[in-house]
Amino acid sequence: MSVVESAQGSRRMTGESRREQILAAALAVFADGGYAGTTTDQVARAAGVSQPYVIRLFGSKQQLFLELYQRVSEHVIEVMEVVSAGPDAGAELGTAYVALLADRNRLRLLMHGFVAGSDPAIGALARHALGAVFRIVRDRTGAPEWAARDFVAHGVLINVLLAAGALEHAGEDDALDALASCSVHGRVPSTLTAPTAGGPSAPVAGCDRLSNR
Amino acid sequence: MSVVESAQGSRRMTGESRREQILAAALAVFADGGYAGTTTDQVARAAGVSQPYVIRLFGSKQQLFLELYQRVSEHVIEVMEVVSAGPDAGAELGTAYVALLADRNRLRLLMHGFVAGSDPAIGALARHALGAVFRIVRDRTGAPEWAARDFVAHGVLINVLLAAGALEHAGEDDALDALASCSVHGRVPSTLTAPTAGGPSAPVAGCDRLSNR
DNA sequence: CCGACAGATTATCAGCCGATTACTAGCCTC
DNA sequence: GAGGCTAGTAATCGGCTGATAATCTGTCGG
Repeated sequence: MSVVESAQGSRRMTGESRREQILAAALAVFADGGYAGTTTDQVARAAGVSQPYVIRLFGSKQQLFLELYQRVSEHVIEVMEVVSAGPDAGAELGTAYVALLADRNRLRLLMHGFVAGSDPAIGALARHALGAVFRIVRDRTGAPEWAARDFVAHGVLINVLLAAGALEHAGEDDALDALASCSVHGRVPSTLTAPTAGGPSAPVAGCDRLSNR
Repeated sequence: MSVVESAQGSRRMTGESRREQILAAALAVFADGGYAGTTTDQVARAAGVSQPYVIRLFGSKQQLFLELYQRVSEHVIEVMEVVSAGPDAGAELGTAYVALLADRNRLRLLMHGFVAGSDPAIGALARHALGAVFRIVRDRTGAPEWAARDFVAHGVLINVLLAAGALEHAGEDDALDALASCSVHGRVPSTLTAPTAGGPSAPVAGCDRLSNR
């Protein structure tokens, strides 16, 4: 569970690499739990440092979260931004999103930001990220807005399924399984589709459209 | 902000109606803030009662939230369930969802449950609700699963926009405005689309498909 | 009038959480 | 090898939060 392990035994590390380590640990714990539901001590333990040191390095819990959230959303935006406009842009954006699925925590953290819209600072970052993704999809594909919207909607649905734990809890609800299978079919690495046991992950017929038509 | 007002001045009320009052207040405060980000005292103040009484009536904060969440998700499911199967089912489900949009707090609360998938009790309820909605859409319309998925994805996107506050913060991000306008165009009462000031809520061209094709 | 029960509050607690302070210890330079 | 800077921790604190206990009060049957 700890992010430390393979790092330097335990001794002095440069402040910069500690920051990275703590941010990595924070991504994991904030991805479960969200902002309000996570303590700085959880972050510290996951990173293998003391709780006051987390505060020392980032100033406050909120600043830590905001820096993390900014990094994550920027990463997502950059991954999609490199796609060049053209007739294949839709497919390439789909591929880019699939690449993002390799690290579920990033997308789960994004979702936490979306529903934290009531918090001014977090909400502003989240809205910006959502808008940026839509703009990229719309501009790169040159498709009508409803098509870009459908692309984003599909991505958001997958994010929600990730956040809700639909994949981890496969086999508990037939309809949810069908929705999850239909949504992520062929888009998530197999290690993610069947994480615990080999559930009823049989692909559903008529459910394999890619990105936008 | 208080839910009391038009209720009995302040004096003794039947326990049952107090429960309803508290649940109504809890819906409002949990819709902002989510589960972890909301205190029982906030609920109590919004309901106009003392904090210990909230605990007394519901046992614990978690039980209060779970009862509220169950009610809300059941309401959503019931609203969609009454649609009868047939060729118009898609349009009627769209209308049913629009009716749900009249009370944003319910949908915002639902979203909080989705991202709280790490909490076992809340996550189970949320996953069940999501699965149930998909099943209803799929069975009532008789459409292929990808079409039902698209319907759910569209609804989820609108829920995310609501949760992120995209409508309240219209005018701050062009792309987000376009996405919101394109997604909720004609689906949200005008009082909701332009809540504060008359932002750039001009309808976007080519963006008015209803439900599923 | 009077018990008695249900509605509701005040007072209070134990635990947690974010943050501050003061301190220790490694590493680099001269 | 001393000075000093930076990495890091232990100790601690004030405030908040969920929950409990004790108490008060309105209302209703008899």
